[in-house]
Amino acid sequence: MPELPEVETTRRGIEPHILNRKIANVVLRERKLRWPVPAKLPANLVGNSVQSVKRRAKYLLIDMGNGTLMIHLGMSGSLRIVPKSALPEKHDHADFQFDNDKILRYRDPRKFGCILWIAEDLNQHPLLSKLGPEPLADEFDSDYLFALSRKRKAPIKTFIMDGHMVVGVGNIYANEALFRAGIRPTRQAGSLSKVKTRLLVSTIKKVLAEAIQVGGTTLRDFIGGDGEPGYFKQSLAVYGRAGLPCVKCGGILKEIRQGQRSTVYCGKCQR
DNA sequence: AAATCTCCCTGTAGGC
DNA sequence: TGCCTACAGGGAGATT
Repeated sequence: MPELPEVETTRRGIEPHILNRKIANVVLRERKLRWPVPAKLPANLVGNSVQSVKRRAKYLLIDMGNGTLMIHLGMSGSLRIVPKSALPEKHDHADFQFDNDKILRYRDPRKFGCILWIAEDLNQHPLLSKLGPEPLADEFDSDYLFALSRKRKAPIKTFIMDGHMVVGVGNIYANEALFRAGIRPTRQAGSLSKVKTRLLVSTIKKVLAEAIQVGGTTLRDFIGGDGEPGYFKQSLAVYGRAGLPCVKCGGILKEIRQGQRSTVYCGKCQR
């Protein structure tokens, strides 16, 4: 599923194909996503050129000059560049056809993603205005997280997955970062020492940066690729490994549920 | 304010 | 083999 590294990989993959390119046509086959795709979207887009391709949290932000095309991949979405001749398949909900005979094609089987148009100031938009800092930005440091977490009783895993605190830390990377940092996911956020907080912050950054690096490998054959991350799976130490031995101590990994999400951890290595 | 719950959706896996 | 059900999950919005 697309986590922050996959969204960033997607951004880097599509940017060279669409930057400064003019949109010639837009086809919407399914408008019922997380929120309805605006019917006026084609009118906003056709004839305009892509000014920039950015990312905020897991939102892709395509600046069209007269507004911004905002796309979220949900948990099953993908964006790919395909030739104009490529026939749409099941779940290919939207095509953005460019003047170079390439199509930016959106697919999302579970329809948890969204395609929206933002005409006003991006920073004022309700989906973006309350987001925490980017995990890889300097702004996200141990002083910030330590101050924010004081007196907070929520489990640390839930806390770092909350987009108000820091964006882009999904279930997979929250599990992995907490394992690598040796922190039990159920611990109250406010109970972490300054030292542990520093370790957690640096570990989150490291895990995400590593995953983006691996995504970069996928990037090269992005056009022909199937859109699946694949590569980082082999470096997962806990996610999806419940009941299997811990890679550090050999103990059996436990699985619990926190906030409707599965958590896997080592009861011995994570305290 | 903070914490928790609900819901959107379909492919996949497991049971029989 | 095929049908049926449970489940996964990002994250906004509602509820406690």
